[in-house]
Amino acid sequence: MPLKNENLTRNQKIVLDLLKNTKEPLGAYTILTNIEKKGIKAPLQVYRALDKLIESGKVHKIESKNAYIICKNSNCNSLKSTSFLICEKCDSVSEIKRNNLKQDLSILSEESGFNYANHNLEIYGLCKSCGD
Amino acid sequence: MPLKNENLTRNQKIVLDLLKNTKEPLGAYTILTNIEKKGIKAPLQVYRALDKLIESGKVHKIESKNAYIICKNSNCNSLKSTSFLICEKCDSVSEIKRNNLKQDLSILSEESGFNYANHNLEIYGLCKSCGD
DNA sequence: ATATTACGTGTTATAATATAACATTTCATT
DNA sequence: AATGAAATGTTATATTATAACACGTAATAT
Repeated sequence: MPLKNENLTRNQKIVLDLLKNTKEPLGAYTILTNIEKKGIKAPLQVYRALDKLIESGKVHKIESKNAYIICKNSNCNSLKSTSFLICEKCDSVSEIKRNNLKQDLSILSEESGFNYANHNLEIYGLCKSCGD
Repeated sequence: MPLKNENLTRNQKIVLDLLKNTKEPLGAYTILTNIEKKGIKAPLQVYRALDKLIESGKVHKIESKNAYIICKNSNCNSLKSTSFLICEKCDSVSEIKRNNLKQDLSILSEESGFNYANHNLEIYGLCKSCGD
């Protein structure tokens, strides 16, 4: 049951607001540094807010970077799954939106007798701007 | 230039031997604990061995678990890319071997004007044994 | 053969990422 | 107002990973 924005708590809003205004993924301690002026003092406050935002699909974690980014898909169909294109040159990240990706990966899994639940896909390369 | 086994150094062999005999992915500090009796005393010795083993494709890192596992594909075509099926029940991990996966992901990337280089794919679910 | 170069090692310290534990506060709902 | 569920504030600590530097070893190029 994805939360609506109105249901966000103070700390969650602060963290989400910061991520809204940032293109690159941010580490938890970078987030902390950037919101200390708003009264957030401890890492745990950041991690707790991130946990909730991730649960509700508003934020995703990029595992290979230990960094967090806002979800731009208004109706992100995958709360637990993530699919990213990560530019190795400019560090920009975009989400793959193709909605049959989960299905494709599910089929791929079945080929090995594996029952798909969710996934993390992190593709590295050059984005449109950097790849020219 | 993938190293042959004969070229491995003492510490690399010790780490690789441990991973050879382990089904589940192991964290660096778990590895350390298990090879202290062989004279390895510091985390850095483990991380340095892992770095080299990863470079040569003998070991992969599972990013979402901060854990390391041996590569069973004798001719692992992807040194920098990884594709795993991870069982949420028994923690077993198997590599996806389908050799056109890189190509499929490359095509998928191109759809967004993104120039594919490599990827991490971590699929969670239930393995054959656990899924029944 | 020996000076050089490159790489691996051992060691200590520290950085970066993340969670445990517990007392307190907020806030919606009885 | 009383209750209960969840968020907060705070301190401490766990977990994962790297920096820095001195030393050793082995291949090789002059």
